[in-house]
Amino acid sequence: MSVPKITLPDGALREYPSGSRVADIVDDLGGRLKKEALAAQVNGMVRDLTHELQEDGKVRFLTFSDEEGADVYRHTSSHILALAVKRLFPGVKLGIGPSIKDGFYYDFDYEESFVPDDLEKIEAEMQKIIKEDLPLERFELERAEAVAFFDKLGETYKVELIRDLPADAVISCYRCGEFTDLCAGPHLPSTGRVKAVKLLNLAGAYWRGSEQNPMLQRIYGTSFPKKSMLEEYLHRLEEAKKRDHRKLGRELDLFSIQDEGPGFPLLHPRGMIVRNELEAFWREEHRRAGYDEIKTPIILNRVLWERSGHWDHYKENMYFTQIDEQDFSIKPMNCPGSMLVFKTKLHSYRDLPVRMGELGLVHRHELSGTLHGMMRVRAFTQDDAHIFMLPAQIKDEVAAVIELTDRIYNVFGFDYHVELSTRPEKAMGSEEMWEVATSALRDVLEERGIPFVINEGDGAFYGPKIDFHLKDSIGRTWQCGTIQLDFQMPEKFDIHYIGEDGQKHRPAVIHRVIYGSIERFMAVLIEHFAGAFPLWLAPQQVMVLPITDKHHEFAKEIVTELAIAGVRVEADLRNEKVGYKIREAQLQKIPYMLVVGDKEMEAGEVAVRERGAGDVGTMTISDFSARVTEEIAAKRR
RNA sequence: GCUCACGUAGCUCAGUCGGUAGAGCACAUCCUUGGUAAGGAUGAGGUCAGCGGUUCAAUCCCGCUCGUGAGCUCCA
Repeated sequence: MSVPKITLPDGALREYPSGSRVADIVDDLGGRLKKEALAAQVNGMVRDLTHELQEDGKVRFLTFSDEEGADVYRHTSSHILALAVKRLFPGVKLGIGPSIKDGFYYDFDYEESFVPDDLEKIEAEMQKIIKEDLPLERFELERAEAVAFFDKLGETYKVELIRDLPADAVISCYRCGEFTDLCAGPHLPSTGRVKAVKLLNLAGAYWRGSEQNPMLQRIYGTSFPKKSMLEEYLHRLEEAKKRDHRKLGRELDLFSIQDEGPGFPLLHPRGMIVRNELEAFWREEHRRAGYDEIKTPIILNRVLWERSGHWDHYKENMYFTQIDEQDFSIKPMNCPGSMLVFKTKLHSYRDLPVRMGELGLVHRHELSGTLHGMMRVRAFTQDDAHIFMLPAQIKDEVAAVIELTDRIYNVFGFDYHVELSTRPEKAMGSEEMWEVATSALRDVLEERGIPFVINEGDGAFYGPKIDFHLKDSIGRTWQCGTIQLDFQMPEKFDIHYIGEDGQKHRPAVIHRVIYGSIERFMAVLIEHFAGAFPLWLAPQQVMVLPITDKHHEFAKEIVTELAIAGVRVEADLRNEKVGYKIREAQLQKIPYMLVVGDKEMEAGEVAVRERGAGDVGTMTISDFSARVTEEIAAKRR
């Protein structure tokens, strides 16, 4: 963190210790700097320090290392973008232009569509504006003045925004060259401060995010105070592109998605191995945690879905079919099936909790535009489980699920954070029920000291939930696990247990997943590991590479021996040089390559090459076999 | 679903200002028997996403359909 050193107009130099909060600096300087002092010298290392005069005459300092500071660069860049577009495309109307994570955008309403070539022109114009070093000047208007001002400019969207502001709001504007925008600020003092800016892409976006509204054209870009930072960011984008699971899925022959089945992935033999390993691991962990496993039908009668409430709340996402002139639906969720299994017998309070797991294949009609490789599909397998329990067991069970989830994520090396989602608008059940369920989840998190953020209104229609967001190896987050308290299904299906008093009672139900969907989790893993799966997950673990065909028999013996030990191994017997075979095995990200020639054959050894480390020397076949099987058993890279 | 862009060999892409197409990799055959990231030769492989329209002629122009990609959440 930089140390701001600021020269005041009277010549005094002030320093602030490393890690100073912007707010503290503002407090300390507040009132001592007048408007003219905006020219205050900023010393040395904090070249990107910027400042702005607040309504109360105080000065606010921002550095790029602050989240706020990053926003300011982007926000100013978005104004530069708007000015550039206005210069090049007179008559364009403006939507909004905020800074966002890693960049900024601006929405435009223009009769013609922008094309990628336009982006280059616009970017060139932006560079000109940066060179011009135009100051950004803040001024305030009365509401009526502001409406008149933007109305005269024909900026109907801006007028709409002003009309929606609270009556007592301060309406501030920023002037930048010939362009004035409605804006709360803050901004850099002038356009020249933006050192690196790049437009990234072009897309449509509804005005105010609603399908009812017109579609505007949105231009995305990003900006940084230094060129090197921009390059680093672009490099990160490249890296993400390289590990795109759609690309790796094809290159590693894991899966495909074909025109004949949009949103319905086909798993190839190699992908199936990964999936089977994930399922085997899941079963192992769940058996240990006291779960039973069930399997319920994919197609069930309409009556069931009416009863579960899906017919009313989820119909637009469901697929339907008819059997013997009766309506059936393809399950979009596994809960109703689990309820049916639970109901097949009478449960004593002594038997609770009952934990029923199901790797359940569900189908959902997702909008075509939302499909994305295996991340977002129309048919996927949830690693589901329903836990039926006494109300008094809720907290312990939620805690146990959190623990299990933590254990499983750790095996893949994922960090994660937790979010708590509350009652959505379209919800079943009373407010009190929701309150009880929500506070149960919150209490467990708080008691266990697990930090969480609250997602207001983002719960499922049948209950609140805890979501787990995984952070992958390049810092992106993916929502995978979820724990949902469901007070609706037990009611709908009238399920019960017999209590100590011999009477029927309603059990509470937890509905949870850990991988989320196996398809999606695989996609996340592919990107997380960039295709280089840890040994236990690798579709092929070992490739034996004979140098000439004299060594083929020996290679086959090695394959047999390792295969018997349970290793996934093949030999590359093609008529190619060993360098070529190594290249291919390396590109396939096979963890171990065993090169065998005359020397090895005589000694009964193998020359081991590791995917990451290269040649690591020779060892006997049995030593290698022991090493690999141990490593697989350890399940950690 | 909506907006824009895109769809040429298994993959990555070139090309045709309208006269039915080409490279590299992969694949097949042969030569080569080579020690840690690409040995050589030859060959096969495409209804240029599908359907319609314009035209003497469409992979190319136009329309529709299907599919793919980016985005549609971050509120002046």
